[in-house]
Amino acid sequence: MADGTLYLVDGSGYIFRAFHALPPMASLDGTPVNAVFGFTNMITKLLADAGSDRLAVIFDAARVNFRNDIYPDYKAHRPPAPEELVPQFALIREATRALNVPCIEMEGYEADDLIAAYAAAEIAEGGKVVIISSDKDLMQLVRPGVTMLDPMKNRHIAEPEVFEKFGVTPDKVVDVQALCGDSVDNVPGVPGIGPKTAAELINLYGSVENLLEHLGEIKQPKRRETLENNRELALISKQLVSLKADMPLPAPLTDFEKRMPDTAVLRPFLERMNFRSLVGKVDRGELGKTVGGRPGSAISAAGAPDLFPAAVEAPKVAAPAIAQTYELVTDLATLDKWIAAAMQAGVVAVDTETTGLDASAADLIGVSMSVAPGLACYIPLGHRSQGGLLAEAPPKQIAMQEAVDRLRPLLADEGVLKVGHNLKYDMVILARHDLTVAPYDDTLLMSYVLDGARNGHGMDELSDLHLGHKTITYEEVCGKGKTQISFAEVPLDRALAYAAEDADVTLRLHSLFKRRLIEEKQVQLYERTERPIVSVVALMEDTGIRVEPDVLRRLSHDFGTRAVEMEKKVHELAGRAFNLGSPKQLGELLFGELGIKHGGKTGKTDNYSTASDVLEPLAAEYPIVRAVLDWRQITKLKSTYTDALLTQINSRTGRVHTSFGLAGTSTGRFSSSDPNLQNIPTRTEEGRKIRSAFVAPEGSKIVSVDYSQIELRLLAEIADIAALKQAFADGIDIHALTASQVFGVPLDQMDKDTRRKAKAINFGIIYGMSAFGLAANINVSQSEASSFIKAYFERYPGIKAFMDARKEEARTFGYVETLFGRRCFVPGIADKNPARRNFAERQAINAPIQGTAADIMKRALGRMPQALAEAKLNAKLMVTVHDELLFEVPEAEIETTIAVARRVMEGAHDGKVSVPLVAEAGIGNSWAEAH
DNA sequence: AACGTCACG
DNA sequence: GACGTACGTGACGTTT
Repeated sequence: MADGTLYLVDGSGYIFRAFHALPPMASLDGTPVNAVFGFTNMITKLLADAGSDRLAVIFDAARVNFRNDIYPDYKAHRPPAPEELVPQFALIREATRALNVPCIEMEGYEADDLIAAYAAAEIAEGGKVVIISSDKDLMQLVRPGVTMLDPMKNRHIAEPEVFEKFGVTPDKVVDVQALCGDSVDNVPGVPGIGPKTAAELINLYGSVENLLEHLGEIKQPKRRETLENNRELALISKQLVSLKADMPLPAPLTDFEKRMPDTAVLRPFLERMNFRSLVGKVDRGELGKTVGGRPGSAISAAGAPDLFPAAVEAPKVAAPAIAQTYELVTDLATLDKWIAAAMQAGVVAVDTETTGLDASAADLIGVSMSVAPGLACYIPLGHRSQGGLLAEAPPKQIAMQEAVDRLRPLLADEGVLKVGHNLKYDMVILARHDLTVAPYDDTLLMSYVLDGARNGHGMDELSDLHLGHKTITYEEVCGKGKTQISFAEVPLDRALAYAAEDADVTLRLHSLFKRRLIEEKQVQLYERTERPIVSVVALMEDTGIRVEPDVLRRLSHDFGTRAVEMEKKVHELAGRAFNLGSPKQLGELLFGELGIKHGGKTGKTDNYSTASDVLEPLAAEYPIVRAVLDWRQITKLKSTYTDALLTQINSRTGRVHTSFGLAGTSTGRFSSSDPNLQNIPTRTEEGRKIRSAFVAPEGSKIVSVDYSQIELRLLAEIADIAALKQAFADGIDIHALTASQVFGVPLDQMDKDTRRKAKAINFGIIYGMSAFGLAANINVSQSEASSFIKAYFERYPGIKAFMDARKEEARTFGYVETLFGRRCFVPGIADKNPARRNFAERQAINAPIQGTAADIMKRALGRMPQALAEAKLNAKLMVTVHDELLFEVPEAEIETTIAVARRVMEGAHDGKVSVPLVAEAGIGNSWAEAH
């Protein structure tokens, strides 16, 4: 059968070596690709080499395999792959497919095992094998007909080279390795026996087993004793290092005939990777061929039957209507087929269906997956029978646990990119089934990075907008209002149509957005700032924060009785009863009946304004106004906080789980809802009592770490104001400095009120203030405010230049950019209406500052879990409030946690900010104490 | 659903 | 000189 040498490439081994050996390189979008380049180059040479007739690349399918069953710590000390390497795992598989080379991997086996199996099969056929690898673990395979080739040094490895390395012939390599162990793979070996001694012993006794039988003959007493005491370890080690060649071959040897890559597939890939020399080769006809070699053929070579021959070519046809091939998965064989298809595709869109919108309370009902455009499946897992009392039998579906166990390796496979739309939600759901998702892309965040506030990012909207396809809506499937049913009650055919379509659309959007991110130079922002936070925030939401219901109940009661008293008092002072909660009635009473001079009317309804900034100046003179404001404060606290939070405590966890909005704001900030934990009171004494209900469990404390004046620091940086930058570098009180500059008061004679006004000016600058606004804020005349602003601009002329530049930027591009390249769209910047235009201009001034602060917080957040894990800390992230992170920390770890958190936060700008960023920490039993 | 108000950074 | 008056959020109660 064999008609020439078989080349087996150790893809997994190669990628690590190439990564460390080659200088950094980047693709068009900035993704590191040095290992991908080395790989592509090497395969290219093999394809050109007339001596190689058959070729396959073999990868590790997952980290955990049968060796972990024998010895749980196997490869346990492996550090996580470097950040620059991670994206290259998927790309190297993409490269293999683009090169039209069979790509082999198999769940539960390492690449080395598969190589051993194929080498054995080929030798049995009488053929010859060259293993492209320098991995010493593969040297045991060297024998007549099997050699190795070190791809980096271009050095052949045959029996003499193996003997040089191990001091034994290849057939005894496993015995030597078993004795001396391997610190890299965490193979224990026998303590105190190194490579030299091991070789000596094995050359004497032939094998580990024979050595153990003849321990009595060992002369050195110490050596004899350790061998005696570590018999088991030696035998286990031998099992660990012995390659397992007896699995069924995922693809027959005959599939490995060398084929030339299709230039229509290869060239775009090389272009994207920015491998110009190779593109040149293609163009000169030295690489690939333009006809035949259909791109999907690698899929069939990888072992599974060619599942969907038509669909693989579907994307080439630009049909406006979406062809849909959707399959319901109700048995394990079909599920396995789809999992295999996902593995081979290297990218799969995933979507979960649940009982509700609140991820912390919803249950999993089903999972949909899409592996190619138009090709998707739905796996029902928690569907119930229909028809209420006269229920039929529940529909046939795979048992939850079985499906979950099948999906686990796929979702965790580092070579398969999982794509979701709002994956944070799915991650929270899946986490409760012990499922982790990595690596991943999120089309919600891709869309957000690309289009910000220009459009919404719901899937229905995006499908219509970008694909011209109207999706089935949730309402169409489940109904709405009172008659709405749970997804668990949806008939399976309807569920399939809806759920599979969601996965399908997600995958299509993904390829579209991926291209746009590259073209619009937003890849860095997406990959470094946005994408990493998805799993972190999912974990935060899942963690939640403990809230003490008794504290809230006490406060609710207290606020309630006081509100009743205050309302009574207001009614007495008014001389009649009315609805105090109605601004309309209140305004008519105060400014109509009682004749108090009013501050102004509200915008649309032409009512008197009763807002607190209108009422506050009147409170000293009119007791009723004071009473109204007091009542307002107390009822606000009760209805919005103490009452509402009580209903939000999750009965399963006893904690409150907010939902963070990752793609809603115009500046890049998060939002928080259901409940909003970003506006828990802190400014007043009464309000702060609510924070005392947020507590840490016994043995832990709440730690709050927040950025000190980050927006002012970023203003100094972005507007490049030397004096302000210097002040921050020197640690000078920035508000006092502004006071001395604007009001001429020397720093050492600063009084509190002057400083307070200066602080308002500093904040006003960030918001693009007017003299009117400043005057209202610090209670001075408009002309005084005007002169303060004038003085400020004279002292810091760069500020004015910065503001003008941002307005100009917004007019030219329609958006302003943060330091990290986030685009904040500013609608209305060219509006004819000056009010709307002025508003847009203020947004243009504020957005780069607020947005850059948000970028920095996101980067800190994205790195925090790993930083904590590396320091072996158990602190849990719970909440982020724009410039603050809240942790729950075991008491013994508080100091170290604070040090790590501060280091990560202060360094999150990655050198992009020259002004020092400072993070400060507070500790307490409750959020009130920690803040 | 829109509005006014008010809690936070 | 017009226009309205400090940026970004979410939740509640009232009114339409």
